[in-house]
Amino acid sequence: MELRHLRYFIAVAEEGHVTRAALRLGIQQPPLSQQIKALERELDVQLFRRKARGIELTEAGRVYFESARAILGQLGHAAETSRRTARGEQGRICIGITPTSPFHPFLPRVIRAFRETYPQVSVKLEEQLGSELVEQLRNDRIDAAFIRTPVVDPEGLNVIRLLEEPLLLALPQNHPLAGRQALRLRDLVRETFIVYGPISRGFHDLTIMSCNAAGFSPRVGQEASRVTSLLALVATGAGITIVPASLQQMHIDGVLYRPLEDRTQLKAVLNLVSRRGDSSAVVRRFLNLVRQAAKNFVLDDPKPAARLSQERKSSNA
Amino acid sequence: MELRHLRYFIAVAEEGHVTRAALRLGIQQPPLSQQIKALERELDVQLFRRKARGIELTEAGRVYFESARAILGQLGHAAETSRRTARGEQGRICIGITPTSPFHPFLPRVIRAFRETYPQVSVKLEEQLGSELVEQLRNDRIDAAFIRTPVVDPEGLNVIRLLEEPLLLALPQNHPLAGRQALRLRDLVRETFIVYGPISRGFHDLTIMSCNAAGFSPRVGQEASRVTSLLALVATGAGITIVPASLQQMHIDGVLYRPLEDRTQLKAVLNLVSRRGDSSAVVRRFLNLVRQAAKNFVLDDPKPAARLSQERKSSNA
DNA sequence: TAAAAATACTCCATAGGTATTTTAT
DNA sequence: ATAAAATACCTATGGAGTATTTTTA
Repeated sequence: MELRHLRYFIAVAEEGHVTRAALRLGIQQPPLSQQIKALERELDVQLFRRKARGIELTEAGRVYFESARAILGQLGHAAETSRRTARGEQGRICIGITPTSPFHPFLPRVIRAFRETYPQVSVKLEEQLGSELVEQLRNDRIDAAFIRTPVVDPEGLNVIRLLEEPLLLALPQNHPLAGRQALRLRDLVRETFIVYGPISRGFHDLTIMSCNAAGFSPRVGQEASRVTSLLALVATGAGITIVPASLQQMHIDGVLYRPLEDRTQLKAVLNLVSRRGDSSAVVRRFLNLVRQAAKNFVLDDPKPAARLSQERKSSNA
Repeated sequence: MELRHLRYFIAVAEEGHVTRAALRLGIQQPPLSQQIKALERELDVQLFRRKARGIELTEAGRVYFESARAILGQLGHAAETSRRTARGEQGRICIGITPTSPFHPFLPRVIRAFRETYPQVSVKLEEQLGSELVEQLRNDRIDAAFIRTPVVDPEGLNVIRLLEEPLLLALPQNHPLAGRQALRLRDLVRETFIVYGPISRGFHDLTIMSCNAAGFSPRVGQEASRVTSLLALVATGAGITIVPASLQQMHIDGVLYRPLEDRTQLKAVLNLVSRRGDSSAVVRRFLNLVRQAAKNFVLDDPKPAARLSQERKSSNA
């Protein structure tokens, strides 16, 4: 059986007249009669009752007619859906984020802009450590990831450096250095540091890297597995730590933030990682949008991502 | 586009390999490649990504694949449903009944048996006066009807005499004739009769027909439009009436039933009326089942209709 | 009898086959 | 270098056209 049979069948059923249906289909009556008959033979069902003036559906024919119309409709719908998917206007995307990423204003903004630009794309977020995200990218479990740390083995991956931000020193309110507005790393040689962990597979904590860059090895007091507990430890006076500037968003009682004024100061970077040669149109659209948004991003601007979407109201997500 | 394209597409998508798919389809690889390409061209969507070893679905292709499989499945299902409809195992039937029909034990039994034999057929009942039912049969609003009165104009209709039952006299408890166990119509010449109405278009009430047959015209007191009000009027002493024996089922306080012992006694008949040449297989099955059930029907048998169904438990519906 | 569907046949468009080339790893 | 898909070209099945017969109200 072929779709031709369905199309012909529908035409004949609707016209109730083989000759008229043939006219409508742009063919002659005899081949149309033949095709209808072939369909009846194949289905082993009498679809029409032949009358002197025209032809009419049997009960079984009526039943088949309803289905046939629905099926042709679905076929058209399937094609349209497929085309939309190819254009990246429909589909799914799973985005990996590291635990500290959401504190940077850029991330919520850009994801919101994407949602608004492609409302038919369902966006899923997956929060994991950077090294985990790289693993998941390779296993096709996620499609893109915002990662702060440099990717250890970028083979087959595409890393785009989106943004960088200064580092801040986080120290307890009652710390001896709390009175000074500007600090340098050298001032911290004798301090106890709290580091963000677990430090795994080539991942170097921001604090350790910064101190190494300043020429000394920090004395590590404790490790914290979550950003909140990291800062909570700082608040209790257990030590100090270095965090990306966007972490200031977390107002934790008893924690002060101070800029680091070293000339060779390290920056915290935000990378966008994706599979090299990912064929998904949705992912391509996402990467383009994020790249553009990063280019236009200004911290002071309250809603830079809004430029890319049709958004009008201003409320903070 | 043709179904061939869908079938080929599904095979290639499932195999992930044009050559293997061609083998499975029993054709050669080049024509298969061509058909796939033709499909992509027609849909204007890239369905596959060509790899060194085989071929794999793009995202848009995956979307289309899901739909294509579903559509082929539905096509098979539609054929099956249509065949079942043709065999009368699936569909709808609307059965007309007169207000007094349900009191005859045969009717609920046979409808129940039909429901159990053809559970996929949905049965609808339409209660109307006999003349209305004939009208509705002609307008295709119902498919069959149980009618007691003879059909006035049976043109184009099929009337089957299913059953007949004796007539009973219904009279008030305190009636002078209440003491006698057996009565003849002649005894009732002076009585006031209540008739079931409205008497319309050639319909003659059972009571009037019976009296006419006995050689006299009954004195008609009141008319009742419902069986219940007919018997209620009898109970109040407004008169007497003649009813089919099955009406005994209605136990109404103050109403007594007495057999009529006239030799030339009329019978109340139950007819099954349908459209002559109705093509519906469901209707054909229904008519056959009812005919058979009527042939086997015995009043004393508690469940004669059960013979026709696979029923086991015995409970009265 | 007349209108419409079915049958008989003929033809050609295109699905499918064969041989070969191109592509991607 | 090799496996597999794409291209080129040819063949032949079957869908569509023309002429005619059969059916049904």
